[in-house]
Amino acid sequence: MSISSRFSVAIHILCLLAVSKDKATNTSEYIAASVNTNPVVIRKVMSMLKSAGLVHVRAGVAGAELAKELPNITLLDVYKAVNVVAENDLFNSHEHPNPECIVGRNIQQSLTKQFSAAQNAMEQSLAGVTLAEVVEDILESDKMRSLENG
Amino acid sequence: MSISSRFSVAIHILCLLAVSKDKATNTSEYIAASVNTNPVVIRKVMSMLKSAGLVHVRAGVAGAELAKELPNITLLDVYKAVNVVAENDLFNSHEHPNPECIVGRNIQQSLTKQFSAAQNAMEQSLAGVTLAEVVEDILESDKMRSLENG
DNA sequence: TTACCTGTAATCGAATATATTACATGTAAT
DNA sequence: ATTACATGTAATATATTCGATTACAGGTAA
Repeated sequence: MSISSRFSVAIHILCLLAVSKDKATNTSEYIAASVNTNPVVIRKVMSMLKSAGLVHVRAGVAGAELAKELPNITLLDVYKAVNVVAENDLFNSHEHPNPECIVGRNIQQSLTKQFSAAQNAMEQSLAGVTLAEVVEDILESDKMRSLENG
Repeated sequence: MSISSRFSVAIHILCLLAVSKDKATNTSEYIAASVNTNPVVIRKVMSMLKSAGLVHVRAGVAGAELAKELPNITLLDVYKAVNVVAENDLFNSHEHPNPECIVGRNIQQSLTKQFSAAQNAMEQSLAGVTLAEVVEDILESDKMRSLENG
């Protein structure tokens, strides 16, 4: 299976907070309408983003806002905030291979090493992208769209 | 969720074929005992490895053997053979964001780009490792184990 | 023909993801 | 203080997926 869409939802939320700057209108319901999901899903993700120090939200008061500047938030920050993949857990190894077999009793060590390296490569790719770039992409993409449609 | 253990099982199988060279003993039942799973799981994975040209197996005849030399099989080859992650499908994006919203109608394009880059980074990491290295790790690891236990 | 293997479809139970309901709690304005 | 409305969160429902398993068809060699 693939990595939970909670990650893409979180990115969406943060981009929306950056673009739609009127704090009070950014309620979970408003954001849910943009993402196309249930407001509770938004609140849950928002809660994780808050714990990670990426947004400011207060119980009872409408809206949320970014806690950092866009260039200072990487996709890796968001990924870790929403906890979609635990450490060394992108790849699932089969459990309890046979210790009577030379392969069985030694393979996990090697697999762990290689899987960890691969997961790290993926995460470092995310670390190289900031939300500023994603928002730029979005604005640029919309500009193109406008031109195409006259 | 994480990537199916079918991948680690496939690596286990191939290493076992390399180490246990008596072809006739490498039945699905024997391999299953080393991996600690059901023989049908082994046959299914073996079938995928066969389709990818990594092993030779024949219906009705006991055993299997490698179709290539260890240094010529990368972890990426195995990963693709067992089809654990489809192209551009490591990350799951939320579907149908609101086209009325500037973020909603443009974010998928950017997400696809970044997710694809991250997935590619992970896969290229796997491409840099061959089964020869994994088997070396296993043999080396077992040697250490022997020394420790006198 | 027998014994034993691989190939594969079908099914089961456990685990997980997302959506949703329900409600407790917090805040600000009147 | 009360009202209106927001967030916080537990609990549940439904759909999907994974690995294990059963059952059986088909192949091969002695």
